Amino acid sequence: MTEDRRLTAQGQERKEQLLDHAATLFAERGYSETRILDIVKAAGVAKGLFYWYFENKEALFRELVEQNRFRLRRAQATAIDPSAEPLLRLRQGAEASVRYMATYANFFALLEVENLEKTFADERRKGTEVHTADVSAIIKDGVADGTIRDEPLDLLAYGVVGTVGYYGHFHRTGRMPMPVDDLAAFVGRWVVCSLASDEEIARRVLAVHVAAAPIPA
Amino acid sequence: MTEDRRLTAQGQERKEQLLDHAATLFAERGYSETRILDIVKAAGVAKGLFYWYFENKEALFRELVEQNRFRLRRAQATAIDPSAEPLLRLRQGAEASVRYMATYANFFALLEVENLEKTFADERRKGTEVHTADVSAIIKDGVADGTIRDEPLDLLAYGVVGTVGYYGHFHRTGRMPMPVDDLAAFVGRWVVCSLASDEEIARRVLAVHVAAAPIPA
DNA sequence: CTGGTCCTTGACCCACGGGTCAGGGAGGTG
DNA sequence: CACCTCCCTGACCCGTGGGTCAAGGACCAG
Repeated sequence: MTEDRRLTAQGQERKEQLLDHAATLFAERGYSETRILDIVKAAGVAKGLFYWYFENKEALFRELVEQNRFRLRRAQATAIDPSAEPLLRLRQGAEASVRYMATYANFFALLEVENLEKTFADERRKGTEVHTADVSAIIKDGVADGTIRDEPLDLLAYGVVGTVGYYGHFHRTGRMPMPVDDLAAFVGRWVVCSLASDEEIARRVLAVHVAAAPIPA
Repeated sequence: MTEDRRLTAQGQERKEQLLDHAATLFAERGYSETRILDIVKAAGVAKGLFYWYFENKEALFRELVEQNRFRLRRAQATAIDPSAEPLLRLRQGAEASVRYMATYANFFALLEVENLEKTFADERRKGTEVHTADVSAIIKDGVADGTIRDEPLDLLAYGVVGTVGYYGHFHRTGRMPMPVDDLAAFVGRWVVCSLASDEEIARRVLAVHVAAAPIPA
């Protein structure tokens, strides 16, 4: 598979199967511990077929990552009420992210894998930067209207992105035996407390009830 | 190398050399991308010698990780003033951790690598748990005397550990072009704001000047 | 000088897993 | 029916890199 292939419906489906099985295996035993043979066996096809759909294992991995990031961003967008105040929007986004990450834990276990292969570093960075930029824009509004602590913009943004990321990580690795919604709510509170410029504002934002938006497929 | 060897001073030194070069290479190109041959070449010795000191690559990796964790814990301990109030101790610990992680960035890039190999997962977990337990004990004091928000203990603890880790990560991967001390100070503020039960307490703790303790070798 | 432990070498072995390929079926279109 | 594209197979090739080993040097104690 050098150039783009024209896939029939059957082909598309087969490709998805391979992606899914690969994701599961990666999550189970790690990227470099997963053989192409394992993937095709899991999907019940012959090894040669893998190369019909992907150039190699790395290419498959990249597709998986991209697919995943796209979905997360969409989940965030639908969870955020654009007319709410900045801090509340951040809370909504953070809670949605935690829920999403729990739902697609496999994919995110995968993202952590990226760190290993230095080849993937740039791409990963780009992904995080998109997310950080989203957050940063909201924070900017909050700093402007005085509801968010006056600190360097990107430091705060990384803080939010990081918080969501590591709680997702800890939950995913089984260190938080609690319902996802509880965790999401906690992370929302944490973010609000970290950013609010005073407790009055924090209390106001926390008083709002945030509905758990369904995770889109 | 099956059992423990008795090493002469020369042997000890050679082993350290191998560990150091391995750490550098791992950080540069990742764990599974680093060949044993690369390591011995970097150290200027023959391949067979590797197996005199280590059972295999994984064993070397484990030693590296352990060494590193031990040092971090010591750095934290020396930075914390045992007579200070809980929230301040946490701030001191967090700042020391950030500074330590920046100093030994190579080692920590390495720790992230661990995620990949599922074999390492348990060990990593154990390490994080030690750190979390340390933090947790301090937080408990703070919740008891009312200076820290009343939330589940371990959730708060993971929050602190995670925050330090993420900022360390972002700094290490070059996304924060600023002096380490500034970053450390920011993280200290972030942690305090996240945990303090009200702004009065936060202000009090933030008013204290925290000296940048030297990083022990 | 002798014997012993510790250290070092580099050629060698070989399993493993990536990537290839010739060939064959399946299904639609003229 | 013929024909073409898409899909699928599994044996095969081969580089890579982990791990071994027989042999030898360095250094010290007795």
